[in-house]
Amino acid sequence: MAAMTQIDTINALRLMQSADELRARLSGAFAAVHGLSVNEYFLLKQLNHAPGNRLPRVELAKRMHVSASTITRMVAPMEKIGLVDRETGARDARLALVVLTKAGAGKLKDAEATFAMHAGYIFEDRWTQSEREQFSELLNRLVAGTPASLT
Amino acid sequence: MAAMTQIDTINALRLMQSADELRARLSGAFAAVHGLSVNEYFLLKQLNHAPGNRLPRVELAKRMHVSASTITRMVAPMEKIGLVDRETGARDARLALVVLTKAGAGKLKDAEATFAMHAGYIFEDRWTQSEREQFSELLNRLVAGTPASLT
DNA sequence: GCAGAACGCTTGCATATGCAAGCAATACGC
DNA sequence: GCGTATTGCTTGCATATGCAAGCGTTCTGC
Repeated sequence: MAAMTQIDTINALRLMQSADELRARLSGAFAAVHGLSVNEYFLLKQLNHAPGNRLPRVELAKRMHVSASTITRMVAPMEKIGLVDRETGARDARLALVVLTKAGAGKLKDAEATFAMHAGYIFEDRWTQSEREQFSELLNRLVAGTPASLT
Repeated sequence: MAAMTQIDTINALRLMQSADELRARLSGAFAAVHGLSVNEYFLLKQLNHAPGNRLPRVELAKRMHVSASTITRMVAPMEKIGLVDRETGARDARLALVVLTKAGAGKLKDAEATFAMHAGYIFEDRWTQSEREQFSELLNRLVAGTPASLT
């Protein structure tokens, strides 16, 4: 048990450090190439993954681990440049759905290519194909079932 | 090759989402129990891991993937409450070393327990011991050799 | 049905962070 | 050695984000 705690601690550390490094790389690339922040990319991706390409703000907040006010403020400029639209909930007038537009889907597609490229850089020459699959399976158990999961 | 890019993309996504979730959990726990932010915890941990328990600000910035000004502003209150000290570089007067104090080391030790606890929660009942070791080995190849690595 | 609780969204304020400019110290080219 | 470039740190300004309060809508207990 003590041994498991020890390795869990190391794994959690390495997990966070790897993610931090990847985020730092992506941050620069997205800003330069697409004028997007990493969080804006994830927001578009959540919408694209959702049924009907739309989600209430509160649901976006939960999935992205940010506050509702952050969503309000992130969405405003994205709406202004046409990446998303606003739509009032049909059954519940409290809901202000964020809807992915054609333009937003196009921007997302471009950004996916950048993401894939940098993901490739990170893992390149470090793992075999079989190890990549092991890693995928292990991580899947951490994120599967959560509403935030994009895969 | 296309298949490898595909799985790399999925792995990068899951990596970032797992880390985000862990960070969100830790953020609340550290704030409530120790009055620390996650980044302050990592700063203390970097100092503790460094030879002589001290590092120049610029080195902390690189390892933590933040700007130098962020380090300046993070360190100020930590110095005020005695977690760290300031020391001018002996051979290079430009350097303003951040030094871990006894109090800082004590606080870090408390925080490590909280970290370990939540790391345990995250992985609990999801992976076998052997899978934990595989995961550790795979992640190690991502972070090993980087100055930021704490393990 | 109605009153109060709960929910979804927005906004004011406080904090956190990056970038660029500025300052002091060191390194480099000659 | 000297002048210039580089480096390390700090600070002003702009942006990003969380929390709490406020407002409108829906749900719940009765």
